[in-house]
Amino acid sequence: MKSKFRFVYQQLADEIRTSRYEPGSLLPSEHELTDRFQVSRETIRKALKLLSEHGYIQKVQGKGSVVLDFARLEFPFSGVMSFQELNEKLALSALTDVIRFEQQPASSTAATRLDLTEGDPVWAVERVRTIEGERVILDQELFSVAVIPKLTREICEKSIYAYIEGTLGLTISFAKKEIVVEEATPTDQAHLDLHGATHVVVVRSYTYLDDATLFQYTASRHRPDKFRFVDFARRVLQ
Amino acid sequence: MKSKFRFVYQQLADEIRTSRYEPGSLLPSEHELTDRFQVSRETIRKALKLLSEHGYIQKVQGKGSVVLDFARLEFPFSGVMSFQELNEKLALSALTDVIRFEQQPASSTAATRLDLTEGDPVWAVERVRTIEGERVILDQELFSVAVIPKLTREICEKSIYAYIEGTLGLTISFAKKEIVVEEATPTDQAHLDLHGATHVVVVRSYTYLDDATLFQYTASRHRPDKFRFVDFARRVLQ
DNA sequence: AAGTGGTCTAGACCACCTC
DNA sequence: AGGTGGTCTAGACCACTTG
Repeated sequence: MKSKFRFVYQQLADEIRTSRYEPGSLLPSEHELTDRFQVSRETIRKALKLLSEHGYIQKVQGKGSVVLDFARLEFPFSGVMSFQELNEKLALSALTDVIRFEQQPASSTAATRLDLTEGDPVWAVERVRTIEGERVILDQELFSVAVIPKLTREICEKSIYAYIEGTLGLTISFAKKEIVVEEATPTDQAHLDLHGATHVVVVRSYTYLDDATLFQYTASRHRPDKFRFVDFARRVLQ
Repeated sequence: MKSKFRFVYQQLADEIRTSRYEPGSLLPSEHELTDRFQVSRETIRKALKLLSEHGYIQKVQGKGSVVLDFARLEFPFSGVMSFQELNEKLALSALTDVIRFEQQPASSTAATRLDLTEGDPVWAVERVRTIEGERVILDQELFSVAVIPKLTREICEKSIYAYIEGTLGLTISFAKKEIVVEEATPTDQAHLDLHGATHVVVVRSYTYLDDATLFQYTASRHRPDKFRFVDFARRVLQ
């Protein structure tokens, strides 16, 4: 564990997940936690801030930190989760089929999406995800060659994220996503088991690295009945 | 403005929005901002944390705070936004039609959803949202009478959120949401202009107050082509 | 009045990036 | 080496809730 506040966060998160604190009850006060973990109050507060951002608790001034019902939604916080990670989490039997893999100069739309100049080299990848025997997701992805100089079909068959974070030592940091429903294209119909569905759910995402570099654009096309998105949203006051 | 760090946040956010800082460039260092705003470094850091959580900047250790491309997605952060707020933002001509309004004892499913005991009184409200002449959203809502003792049809026609936050003086704090696609029900078909759409996008949300009280459950049923959801997601490391 | 969280400070040391 | 952000501390005062 790197930092003290992350340790405290982990500890308390585990205790909440394993129901050592009842939903609706209060966590020990910041002062008590200071005693228990032998760290300063600001450090405890950083841990509690994380817990609250991830939907474990809600802080109420003058009262304390209320433990939330963690089970109400399965994944109480949304994140930048790769297909692989999602699979491990759900323990599903999944397969990835690479149906397109090439390097090419960026078209004008591709350049816009990756914040590049037209003609800059990009990787164009299309992958079909088969879950429990059915082809349900079509991922159409663009990667900047400037960020990922080398890429192989084999890497695409496993996990590009694992390659980027493991082998290349880069850190994926955040993503901006948009979710809409669109008519199924002939490509969708060719590569997905749509079972008569006329539309697909499209998740477009722009993924950024640690150093704020935009390196990936993805359109993830889901069969509607196999799509589910969970979000934990704090109110934003302007 | 209440606090110093919120003031600094507002100031910098405004300057980023009005392009006083180029996307990709660096914000002044924390030390320089300390000088400029005459506050401590921790206060500056709280403001920068907010900016980063809202998608304005990305902090890079050893380098600085990189200004992000704010325009890439229209609403770079998701929040708990009411229908009214969304309308004002989009300046759409919208109408609300209350098709159901009653107080009743909670059924067992209603009780589960609002974390109440079966038989506890709840408000059951159904509202149809008409945007630009078309009925595109059906909201099915449950409110706890314990939290909202008085409610009228008139309030439902305007904005329940405005009533709760304005008249009742309560503060809406956060929501847990789930998005799925479901077959259109006869109710959907009766009240929405589906134009042949066979499915609807369903956003289920549990809304909480400031004091961690769960007070609202909503199933918001959207005509697919009029649905759009934008999310800004930081990577969650476990 | 006592306890809780919310804000703010000044100073320290560390890890990382760039020159 | 110097600048940047990341972490941590001890102490202070304020605002809110509860008895």
